Amino acid sequence: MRLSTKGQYGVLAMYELAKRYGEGPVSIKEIAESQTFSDAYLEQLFASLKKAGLIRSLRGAHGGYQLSREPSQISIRQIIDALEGPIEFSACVGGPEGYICKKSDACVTRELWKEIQESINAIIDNRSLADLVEQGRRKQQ
Amino acid sequence: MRLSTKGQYGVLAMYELAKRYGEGPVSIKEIAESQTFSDAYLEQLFASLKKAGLIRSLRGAHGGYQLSREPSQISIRQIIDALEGPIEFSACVGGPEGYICKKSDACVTRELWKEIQESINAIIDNRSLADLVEQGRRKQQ
DNA sequence: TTATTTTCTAGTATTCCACTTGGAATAATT
DNA sequence: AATTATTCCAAGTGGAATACTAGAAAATAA
Repeated sequence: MRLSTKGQYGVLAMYELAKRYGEGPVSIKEIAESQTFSDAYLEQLFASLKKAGLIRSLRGAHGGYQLSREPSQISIRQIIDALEGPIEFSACVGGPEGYICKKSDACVTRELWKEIQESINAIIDNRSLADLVEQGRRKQQ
Repeated sequence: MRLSTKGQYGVLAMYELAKRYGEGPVSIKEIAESQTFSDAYLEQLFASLKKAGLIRSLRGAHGGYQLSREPSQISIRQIIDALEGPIEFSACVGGPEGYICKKSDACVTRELWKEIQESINAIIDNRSLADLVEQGRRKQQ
């Protein structure tokens, strides 16, 4: 029960892009180095992020990636959804009614899982890359 | 990013035991039938739950399982922890410092994941099997 | 033209999930 | 004593997902 590396790496990579927002394109290599993970793997994550419209790319020498809008306009939710698909704490909540709990009396756990999912969403909906950048600055001082 | 069937089935199975609390041992077969999932698989879940001290067993004919204490004294958290190990939204939070985010400036995502995890725990710590049973009764009426 | 970058496609080793199988031990019933 | 119902135990398994790697093609700047 945990976020995969896609989500974890992805948010960190986007944070690095946010820190450099407005400074032109940044190469995958630079991002991968600043967080020490594989650039070939990161490339795949960026493909998903681009498809979701969160980043833009420039090919060729001096090319790279950059956020497609201001850090404050990109939420953690959007990043995770792009990389992992929407978080579903239980198949019950996202899937069809009665998917797992067939004979149970109108599934007593369904609402519980739903409540958890909503509490997660409430947090990641209201947290933007700008918040992370600001937090990073505070930490460095 | 979701609870495995272990957690989902496990909570449902414990709910069935809670409904029958005080009525003597209940067999795996009966529980599995009331929720329509494999009894051989459920057996494994019960082994973990027993090891965690949440249920007691009686072998032989007319044997079975029962909760080892009142439904109100068993939280959803305890059940999930027994079956899946403690929930960790990210390896960052449970694992050693800097596990993933090595070069990052004191990892800005760490606190975010921690916050999410704590909000999940807050919910499942404060929900007991008794709550589920009561909720089930309300639904049936 | 060369170096640097994204882009695309495919492959792969490992781990995890959701079970299944088969049998031994234990206890109640007949 | 035999039968039946149950837990207990250990191992195996097929498929999917994870976390990558490899290699080559296309685009662009210098």
